[in-house]
Amino acid sequence: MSGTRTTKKAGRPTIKAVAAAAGVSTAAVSQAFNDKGRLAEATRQRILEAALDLGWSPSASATALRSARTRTLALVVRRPTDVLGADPHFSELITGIEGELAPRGYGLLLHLVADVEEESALYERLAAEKRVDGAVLTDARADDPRPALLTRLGLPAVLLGAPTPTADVPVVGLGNQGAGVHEVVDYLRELGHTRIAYVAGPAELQHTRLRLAVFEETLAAAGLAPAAVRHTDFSEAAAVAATRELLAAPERPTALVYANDSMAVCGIGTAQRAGLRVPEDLSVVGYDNLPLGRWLHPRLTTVDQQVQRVGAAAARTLLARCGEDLPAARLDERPRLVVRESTGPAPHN
Amino acid sequence: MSGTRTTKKAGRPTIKAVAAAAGVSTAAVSQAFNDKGRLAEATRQRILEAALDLGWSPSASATALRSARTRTLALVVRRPTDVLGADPHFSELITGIEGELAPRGYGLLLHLVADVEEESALYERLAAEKRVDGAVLTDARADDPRPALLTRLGLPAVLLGAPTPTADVPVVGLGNQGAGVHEVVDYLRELGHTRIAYVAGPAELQHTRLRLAVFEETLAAAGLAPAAVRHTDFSEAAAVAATRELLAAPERPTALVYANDSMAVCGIGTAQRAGLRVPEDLSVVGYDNLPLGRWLHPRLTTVDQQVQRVGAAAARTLLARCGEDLPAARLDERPRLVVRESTGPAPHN
DNA sequence: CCCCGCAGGTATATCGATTAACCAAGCTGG
DNA sequence: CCAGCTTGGTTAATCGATATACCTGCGGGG
Repeated sequence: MSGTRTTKKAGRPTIKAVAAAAGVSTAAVSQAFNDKGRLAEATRQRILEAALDLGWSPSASATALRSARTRTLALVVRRPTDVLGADPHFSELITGIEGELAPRGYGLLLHLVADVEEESALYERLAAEKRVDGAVLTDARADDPRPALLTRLGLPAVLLGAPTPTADVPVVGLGNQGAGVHEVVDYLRELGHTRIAYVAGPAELQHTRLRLAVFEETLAAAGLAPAAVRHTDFSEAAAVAATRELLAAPERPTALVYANDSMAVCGIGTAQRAGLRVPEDLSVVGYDNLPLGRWLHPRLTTVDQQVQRVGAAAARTLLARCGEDLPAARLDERPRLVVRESTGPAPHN
Repeated sequence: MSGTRTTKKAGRPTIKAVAAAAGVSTAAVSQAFNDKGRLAEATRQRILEAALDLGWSPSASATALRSARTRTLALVVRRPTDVLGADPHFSELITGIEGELAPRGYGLLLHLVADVEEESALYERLAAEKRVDGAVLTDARADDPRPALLTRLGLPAVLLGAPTPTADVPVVGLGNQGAGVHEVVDYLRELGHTRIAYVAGPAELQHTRLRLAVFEETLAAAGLAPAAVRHTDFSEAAAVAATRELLAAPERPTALVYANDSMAVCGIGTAQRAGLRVPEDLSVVGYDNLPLGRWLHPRLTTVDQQVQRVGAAAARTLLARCGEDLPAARLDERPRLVVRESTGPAPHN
């Protein structure tokens, strides 16, 4: 019974296997991997080699248990019935985030939820189970309950949106979205447009309010008023309905500004279907600069807000809050207007 | 020093806190949560209540360490330079997967990689660190190295693609993609088209070959040959270039079939830009049924392969392989043709 | 010559949950 | 009247990695 117990377990190697292979204790292996303690250089090398050819890396769960850090961040995406607004935006965002996480060995835990209640319940669970070190909050709302919730849960977070007084959590990027809208309005004015309408997102979203305010202010500064404003839920149906209404008005707008590219595409289709030429009879502007916009006919004029960069900045900020030390990201780029073919001089009445 | 040590730790409650609150041992708490052991009903209730108002859930890392199961699956997305093909497809897929994971308390770890080497290295790391219980492999390739790799790593996996002889891992869905292409060709034939061209994806992708084969066979069965076939990397640029070439041919095709909707949209734009009317002069068919296709002008005729359902089926299969017991998903739906406005009778020469 | 200090490690408790083994009453049947 | 079963729990070992405290030679200064 006390014989040689070389019984190989089925699973992957553990720190013990590496220690045995290198002829040291498990503590030494740990020290070799974390550059702590005092090990002779030769020993360290021997250990690293042993680990390498056993294909060993420290178990994530064991390390997480011991250190109370999971090296995982959460991204929760609210996915409404209709995906029109959210999708491409999130792909870009995720790309930006992942670009910062991957090189540091962090993972991104992605969840989809239907509504805010579900989202809150999810954060409660993630915090209780200690499944993640932090979370990226998207789509800042007016009176957003999430920062307070996450603070109460003790879960580090960043919020994508414009800075507000009640900064429970750091806010990243999207700060000067107004700038994009401002440029759009100025550009349309230069083209001679005076009847400009805005197809906005849901009123409860922070950026909706922000951009709308800038839209109205910029027009006001030019002595104009919006031809009309329609709120939507970012759905295709709402975009089409809003467009139809706007085009049916007695004093038809000559330019339509949309809160995102997807809706703008719907808008162009709707206008064309109604027999209008874009941009000869109607100018259309989107927001987001989706790749697709470049290949439509006409190509979509839009605002590039570089979501990917915002995602990267958010990730860095969050990582910093999670104890990683890295140079803080400055996000100085402003959204910029991308003029293409869907906009042109205002038609002569 | 031996006084009352009621020192509350800063962090979230542990199983000890719950045990203390309920006046039992930690073992009892565990049993109450897992319906094991033999506890009096009253005790069980008392424990659950205590846990509830302390807001306690078992720590994911501790449970993972003990049980060697993380309740997390990996999805690795290869994101080439240009996102045209991949994006919306993956959003749908993720939605389908998440729909199965969420109710079972599983999480989805999302990673983006640049190429196959990076992808393989990532699987090695995920396996070594025991960070996930399994992985969903997308974009089956000819001679795909990943199934063998994952098998070697002992990581359960499912592959999205068509069944092949070397089934190292189970294969889910997308099996009868050919069916969609078959319908497309038949439909175009009925409209009188005889010069039909195909804009395919990268040749190394399994579904590219599969669909292309069906395309050619179906045409052959009707006594026809493809007007032309172009391979692309799913990028916008390649789609546009391929379209231009095809339209410049001496015997111009009257119908263009694309391997995905994004390319089809580029195709329509390119054709219109070349002065062709869609569908009067040229019929265009996509593949995927993206939401956007419905709102273009003209609305895109396409093939709906219900990626979301495939994602759900993949998740169920993978969960089953990870030890969850759930009824196996039957995936009986075939891709179906969605006829809209981008296709019409062949023009008279 | 003896003790100090340091280089180079090792032994062990710990993170939080689970579980196999065990134990104390209470009851029953022979 | 007590062996033996059942009920309702508890104790302690364990998962894998890490950190603290500790140990063991060996060289050198006093």
